[in-house]
Amino acid sequence: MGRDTRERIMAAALTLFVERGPGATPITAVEEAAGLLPGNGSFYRHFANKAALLDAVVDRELARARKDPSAQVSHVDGTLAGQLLADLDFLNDLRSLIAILLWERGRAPELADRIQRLMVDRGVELGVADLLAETPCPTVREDVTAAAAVMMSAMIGYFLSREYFGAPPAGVTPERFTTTLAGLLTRQ
Amino acid sequence: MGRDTRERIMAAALTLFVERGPGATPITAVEEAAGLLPGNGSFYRHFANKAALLDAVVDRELARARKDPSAQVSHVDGTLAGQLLADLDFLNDLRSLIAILLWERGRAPELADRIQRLMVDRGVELGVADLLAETPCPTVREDVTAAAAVMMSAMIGYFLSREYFGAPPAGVTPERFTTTLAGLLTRQ
DNA sequence: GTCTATACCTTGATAGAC
DNA sequence: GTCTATCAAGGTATAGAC
Repeated sequence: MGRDTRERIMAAALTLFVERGPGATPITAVEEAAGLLPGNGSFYRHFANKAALLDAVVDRELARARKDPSAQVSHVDGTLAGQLLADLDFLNDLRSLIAILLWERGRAPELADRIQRLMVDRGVELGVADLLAETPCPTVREDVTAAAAVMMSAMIGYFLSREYFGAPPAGVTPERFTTTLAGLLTRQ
Repeated sequence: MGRDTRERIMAAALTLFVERGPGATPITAVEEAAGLLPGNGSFYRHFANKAALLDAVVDRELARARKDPSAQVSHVDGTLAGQLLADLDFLNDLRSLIAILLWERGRAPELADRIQRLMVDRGVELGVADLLAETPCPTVREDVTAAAAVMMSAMIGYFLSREYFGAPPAGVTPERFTTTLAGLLTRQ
């Protein structure tokens, strides 16, 4: 195994950081998962320390999430429900970053800011536009920003419930969920 | 400091476990916060090890959350919006448990189950009842379970955004949020 | 019940041979 | 660029004096 060791280290680290968290991932485990003998510090020929590795992994994921348009365009059929399904895909695309953020919360306020901007703020912003593109119901018209916040919160809550509380609320599928949410926002 | 050392240890541990997570909390830090000299193992006269301490802390919090009715009754004025505000209080009452669950995710599937039942399932169940008590809108009547899941997800998403992504979505206050959510569910 | 002292292990990190 | 060897630091846990 030759030149791409740095890449193998980052790939191995991403998996381990998402699953156990950076704090619970010894460098030796990263070395082993990257095909190096553990405990011999070959890692340090590629990164200064664990913090530098974490930075590199997060930066790369942020760059990927920002430019990869795959999630945003799938499923979109012009309806709000279709848009919401696509948004769930986008959240899924941020899975790794969200997982790492939740491990590092309190320790990495700057990472929280970056994800907040990428996910929540951007989501509410786009949500407002999406809502105004439809014929919104009276409640939405009364306070479009609050309606977009409700929409975004519901999406995030649904995603996180599936991800961290073991199951989607009441076993409701993504299709049922997005259909009902879109109905509430547009059929009043 | 005499007989209540066990209590002081548990109180100190709860704070530290919530803030840094059990894995990042050395026993020495718990001893220090409980008023013992750190590193001398006085802790072990009271608990077998850190896992036993974590179990005791979680069990006590679960018991408290289940029986403490304080959160559930405040704010309730007969409207759905009022009920939702009270539900936000209940989520706030689960803050510590949620924080610990997020630190221990993957390691404590049984804890995830217990919180899932206490929070999500119970929330959807009560939510269905709340929705049927009102005159629900057509979208809600079409799929009450999905509507309750949307309601619950929105609440959880709003709470977690405030707690872990730094701010509520778009800076929307609890009052605006619950008013809009209730309006969407009942005014169609 | 708390303290002193200590043994052991895991992890982070470096020096230097190959 | 990887391996051998090695250390220092931090954390868990125990024995035994007080």
